[in-house]
Amino acid sequence: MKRTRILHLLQSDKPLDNVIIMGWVRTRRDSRGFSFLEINDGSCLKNMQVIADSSIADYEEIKKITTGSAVAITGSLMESPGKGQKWELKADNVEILGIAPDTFPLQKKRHSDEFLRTIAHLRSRTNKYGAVFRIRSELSFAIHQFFKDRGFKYIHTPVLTASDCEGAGEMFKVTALDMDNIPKKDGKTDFSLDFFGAATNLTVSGQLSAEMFALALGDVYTFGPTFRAENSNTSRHVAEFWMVEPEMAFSNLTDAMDLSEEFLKYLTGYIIDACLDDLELFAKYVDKNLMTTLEGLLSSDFTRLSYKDAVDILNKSKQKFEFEVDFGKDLQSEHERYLTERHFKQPVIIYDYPKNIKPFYMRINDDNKTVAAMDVLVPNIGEIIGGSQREERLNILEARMDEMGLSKKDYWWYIESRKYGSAFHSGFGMGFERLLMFLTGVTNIRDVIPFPRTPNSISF
RNA sequence: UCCCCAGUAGCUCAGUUGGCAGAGCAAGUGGCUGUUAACCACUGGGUCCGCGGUUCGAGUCCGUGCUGGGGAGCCA
Repeated sequence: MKRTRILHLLQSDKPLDNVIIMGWVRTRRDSRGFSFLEINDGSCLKNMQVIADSSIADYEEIKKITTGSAVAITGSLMESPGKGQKWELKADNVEILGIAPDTFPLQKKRHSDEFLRTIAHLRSRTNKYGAVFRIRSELSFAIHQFFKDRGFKYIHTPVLTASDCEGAGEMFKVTALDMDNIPKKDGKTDFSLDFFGAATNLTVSGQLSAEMFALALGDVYTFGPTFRAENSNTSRHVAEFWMVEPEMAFSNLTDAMDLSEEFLKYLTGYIIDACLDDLELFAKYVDKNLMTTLEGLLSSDFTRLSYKDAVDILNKSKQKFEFEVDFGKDLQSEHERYLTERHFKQPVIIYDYPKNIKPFYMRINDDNKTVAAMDVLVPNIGEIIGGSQREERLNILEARMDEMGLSKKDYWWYIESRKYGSAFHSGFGMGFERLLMFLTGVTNIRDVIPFPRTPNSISF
């Protein structure tokens, strides 16, 4: 007999005989003569209440069942005479699949997120983390749905790359060399003897590859893991994270801003529809303002303003900042959060940043001082999306690379895309975990990724 | 990497001026005829993060290391 998921049973509109559920015991409550078991199988937030009467076989064994144990229960789905649940399962048979000894670290009480991080292999069995990872799964699907509906093609860009300066952060080195016996040439590691015959790293972005495919398939996106070896110790950074990067041919900066706004609204609306039960947990226990924030995003037109106007607003704000606001310097976290959380109180898109603080591939504006870049800022998180129109003019791109000291030889293939049939195009990158933080109100990025990788931490 | 804070029972934490190691929850045992993180009673449970120092005496003070958290930078 096949198990029925608890999600399915709780949606039943009539009693059912002879069903079987399999899951993990959250708690057991006994009275003389019977026991209540709360079973969770991960299919939804809610538990199935099971009532086991002392008349059933092996009742003495049932009284030994502990929190965390895996069980299979056969019985009848009946309307519950008690308060708090519509349905309960009256057990005919209870089989212990795997007992959890009293060393099981999850208790029938709230644990701190810090403690749960030390048992990341078990924390997904809690209500909160179960909810996080169900939402994470739905959100992944929603991303594909959004792009598929709009004719975008999904591109699997490589994780291994030979380019050593894609412009974003320190990179993890990948090698097949014997680390105890590294071949040297002129005092340096001789990568010509390594697997690829060249120094190799984990990717920090799929963008440059995605651009090649945008200039072939039109509208494309990537969605995959990304790696940064930065020694960042904050609640917003991990060394391995997932990023979504759409790239559109025949598209300018305004098109990219339009898409980013439509994208965030679609995903937020999707999760509110598809994950309401799980979201309610976060609205109740994690962030009391969560639904207001999410509905605020859905109902507002994102404020769009140039970097210059943003600097003006900050200067006129009379707000004391730790770092001064100065045209030509990048905005600090405190500045971004002031704009989105206090001044506008809604998502904000800032565009046309000074070219000296942005990477080589962003398109130079006619003023020759700024680039067609944009950042989307949301309350509680700050920057969630960064993007730009790409520099499609060969001579200007090459001059910019020279100016910034980049090797045109290493990027020969990227440059060739501007030599043959170049076309204006744009795109952006969105941190998948940062969106999950926004949608759930979870304040530490380590709590929205199954097994977080951070400096000095690679357990699990 | 920098600044700040913390580390005491399985978990969350208290521990006064340097003077016998504590509570709640969890666990174990027993009780209870419909419970909702059930309830009631009893019981067991400690490398006070490690190392060094000051002191008659250190959980407490000093130095140092490690781990965790908050903030900053970098960014998504």
